[in-house]
Amino acid sequence: MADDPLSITFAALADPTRRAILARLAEGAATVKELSEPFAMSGPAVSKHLRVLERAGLITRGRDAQWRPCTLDATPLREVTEWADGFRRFWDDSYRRLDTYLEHMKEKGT
Amino acid sequence: MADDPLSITFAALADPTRRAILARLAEGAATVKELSEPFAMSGPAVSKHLRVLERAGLITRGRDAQWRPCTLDATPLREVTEWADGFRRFWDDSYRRLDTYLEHMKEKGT
DNA sequence: CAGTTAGATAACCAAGTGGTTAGGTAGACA
DNA sequence: TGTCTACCTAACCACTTGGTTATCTAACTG
Repeated sequence: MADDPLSITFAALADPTRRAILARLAEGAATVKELSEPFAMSGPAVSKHLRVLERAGLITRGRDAQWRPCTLDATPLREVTEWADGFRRFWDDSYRRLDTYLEHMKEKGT
Repeated sequence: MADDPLSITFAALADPTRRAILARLAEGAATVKELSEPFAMSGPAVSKHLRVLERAGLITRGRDAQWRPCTLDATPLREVTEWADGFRRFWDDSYRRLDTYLEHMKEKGT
């Protein structure tokens, strides 16, 4: 996998388990055990997913006795939306209309 | 890799070469040759990237004699922004303020 | 016809992914 | 002390990914 930040973020999001974990963390911090519960997979498997999310900067892990609470850090998602927004004119009708309007103005200006 | 649409889209975007191809196609359709030029990699490698993008529904491929022009189809990107928008309150200050305001109102209501 | 160009396919390789089981560590508690 | 809980690491597996070279088809061009 490519190692630039945006690629790492996209790769981390390319898994429904990891997206579900982020959705859960949007409601507040949780322990690894709590995050594992909804999934029919072993602890180490969840642990690996958490490491991927941590490497992408999407979560941070603290320490509280034998628990390792995970917290959401959504700032990489801002980069994701900013990147995708560069293509908004290809699907958003209002942007598309603005686009043709600007094109029209440019033609008149020449 | 997971085979749900959103995962396929995210996985397709998790590569700088493929994102660069999409950026190029935002300026208009292009042949495989034209798309290959900026990259120091073989034709088959680009061909594979295009297949990934096609599978994700991000491009469509036509036919014109011996050329196979690629066209951008950004609609999967709308799903991406819509998903990420669910987390906007974690990074957007104005949303964060609205959030605390609503929380405040809810408390008063109880 | 032969030759060239655009592009896809096949076979291969090294590295990564997503899962497993087994075993280890750190803290709470009797 | 011993035991339980929470979590991690290590080793392994099947499969995928991103690249290569070699080979093939399809269409234009002389």
